Amino acid sequence: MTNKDKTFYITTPIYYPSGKLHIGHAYSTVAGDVMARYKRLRGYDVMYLTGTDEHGQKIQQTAEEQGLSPQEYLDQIIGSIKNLWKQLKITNDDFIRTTEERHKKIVEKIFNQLLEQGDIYLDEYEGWYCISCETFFTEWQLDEGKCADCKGEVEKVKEESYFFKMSKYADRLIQYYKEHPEFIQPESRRNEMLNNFLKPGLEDLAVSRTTFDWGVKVPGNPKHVIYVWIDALTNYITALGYGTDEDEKFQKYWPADVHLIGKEIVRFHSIYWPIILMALDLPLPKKIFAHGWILMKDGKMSKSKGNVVDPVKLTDRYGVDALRYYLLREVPFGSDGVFTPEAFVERLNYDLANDFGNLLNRTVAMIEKYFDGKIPAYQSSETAVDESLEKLMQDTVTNVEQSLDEMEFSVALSSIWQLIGRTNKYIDETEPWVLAKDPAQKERLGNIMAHLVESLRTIAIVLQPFLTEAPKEVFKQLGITDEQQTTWDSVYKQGVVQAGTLVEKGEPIFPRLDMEEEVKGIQEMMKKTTYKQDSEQEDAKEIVNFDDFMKLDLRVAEVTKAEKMANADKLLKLQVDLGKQKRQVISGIANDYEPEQLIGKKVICVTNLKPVKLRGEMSEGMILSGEDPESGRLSLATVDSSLPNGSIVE
RNA sequence: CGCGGGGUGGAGCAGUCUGGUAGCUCGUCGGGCUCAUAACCCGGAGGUCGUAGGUUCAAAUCCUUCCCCCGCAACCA
Repeated sequence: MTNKDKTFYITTPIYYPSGKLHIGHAYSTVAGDVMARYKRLRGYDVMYLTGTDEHGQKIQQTAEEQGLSPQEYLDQIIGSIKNLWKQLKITNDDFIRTTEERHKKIVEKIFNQLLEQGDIYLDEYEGWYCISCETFFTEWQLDEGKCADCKGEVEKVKEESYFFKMSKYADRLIQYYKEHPEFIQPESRRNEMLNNFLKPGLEDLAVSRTTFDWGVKVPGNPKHVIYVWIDALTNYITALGYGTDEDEKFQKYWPADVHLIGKEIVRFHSIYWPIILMALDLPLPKKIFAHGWILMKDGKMSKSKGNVVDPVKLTDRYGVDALRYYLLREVPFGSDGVFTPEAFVERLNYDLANDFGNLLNRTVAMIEKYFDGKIPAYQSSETAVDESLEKLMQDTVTNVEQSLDEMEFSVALSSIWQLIGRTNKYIDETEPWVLAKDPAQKERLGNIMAHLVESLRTIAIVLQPFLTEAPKEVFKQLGITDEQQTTWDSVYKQGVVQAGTLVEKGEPIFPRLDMEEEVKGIQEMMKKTTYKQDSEQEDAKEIVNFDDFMKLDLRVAEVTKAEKMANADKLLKLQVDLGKQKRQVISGIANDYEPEQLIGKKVICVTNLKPVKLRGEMSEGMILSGEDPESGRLSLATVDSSLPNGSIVE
């Protein structure tokens, strides 16, 4: 089965460590790990790569806020990331950091090469800037020489930048898409790219920045930093030693078999990256697979909503297998899924504890009770029931193989659980406890036990890519010590466990949990994560002195008119009465207030803010409101008792 | 007409590409069993497959209309 030429190179995105990693990062990495483990079991020479993208403005800022140098900040947070992967039993073969010498050196080299061959050129980012909208426009985006949004005046600005000639390769890329329909998965992503970006035509890509300096400097022009596109994407080849004298790994593993990514970075991986590779005259990766997001019940994870799930805490309490199982079982890979504490605990109880764990437990218990712990002899196809179980074992293996080859993790798992269910049913159908009362049936009873062992062995083997602890525990309790009996290849043969092998009953591998208690616990966990981060961040707001505060001119204002704005979902156009004068204020509260209900309301207005244009309308002030951290719902600040319009607020 | 995803028994989902008895998990009702982690097994009830039309011998599935939800984008002075 093994073949020296069979290699498999799989990558995760390199993560951006400007904050702690959450369950979404864990999702990508666990999925990659399952694939990597599976391919290893199938005899492939696997290279599984993950890492971190450590440059850029945000890192620089975060480090500064914490009073650290970027490198100091990074070194500490990278430790926690590596620990997370260790805890989740991720079997990555390498971990690349873009601040490493091996990476930076080659990034420079690649940049140079592209520059020399004319794919990258230095130019000026010439565009038009609308001050009130704070937006750049290219020539053609302008609306008759005016800002496309507010129709206001724009000014010409120039900024120096290096550009990559994307357009030069666009046709080749479209062609490649056509010739390789499997290139981007799921297919809807491929269409998205084609319709939104490739068909309208690619613009040249700005690949350097002068606005920050934490990054790889452009060789010979240190004012410029190489921007994320070339810096980050190339990790997939720099980690293999591309461009060095020691590029055996590159020779061996490139092109990658799969780049596993989240759906938010499809564009970079399916357009920019292939084009960079084309320019370097390198083969393109075989497949780019974009999975969905793990969402929370109330939408995307966010600190302010109090719904951030920390994979470390979850694993600490429930074990690696529980989290790995949940992530891949609950959601079809490629779609978005929802994390709820209820579903998590249910999966644990029903699938892992009741069905799987209990199956092992009852099997071992019976062998101890009826056969003094010695596994009896196996004989195939003694009855029709045996036969149907035997067949399902084989079918399950085939199904799992097919599903995993398509990266349909949830399908693979549900197929395994079908076998678990069938095996539980087999026990009911054969009624071992009845046979046990009749000494004449001893042999039949033995064969049933042997079938149970065989089924559990099969289950444990095919679960190995997914679960890291449970399969070992199954083998241990079944007394299987011969590693030949736990390999993937051994699963095609049945009855390989020698008669007489001693089982060893242990603790239940997945103890049943108290639903209510655990759900509460997880919710608590999520809140705590939030609380900590909030206090860190909110307290970090700078202290202002009294004089600064007094610079604000806050007044009581009465809303006299309110209407929705035509081309903006969130904005309301308000007329407010400030006593001596009236003003127009644009306010982003349309989601939470109907125009009618505002009329006559006394609100607090900042009157000496610099006026700006929003969506084409002047706004001469700001209405104060508070935001609910849970729902994001806004609530206006009003005055308690009636005050004349224009009263000063302090 | 900015882009995309989705609407299938009470809940959550699969099935849609490649039309042909509507499936899974949970819940619910009833039954069985005692080897086991109050677990396991069986059966029942419960569905106009968002809406309206079309193609077809046949539509959850293909085509068109409309309605509703959810992301992204824009916007938040």
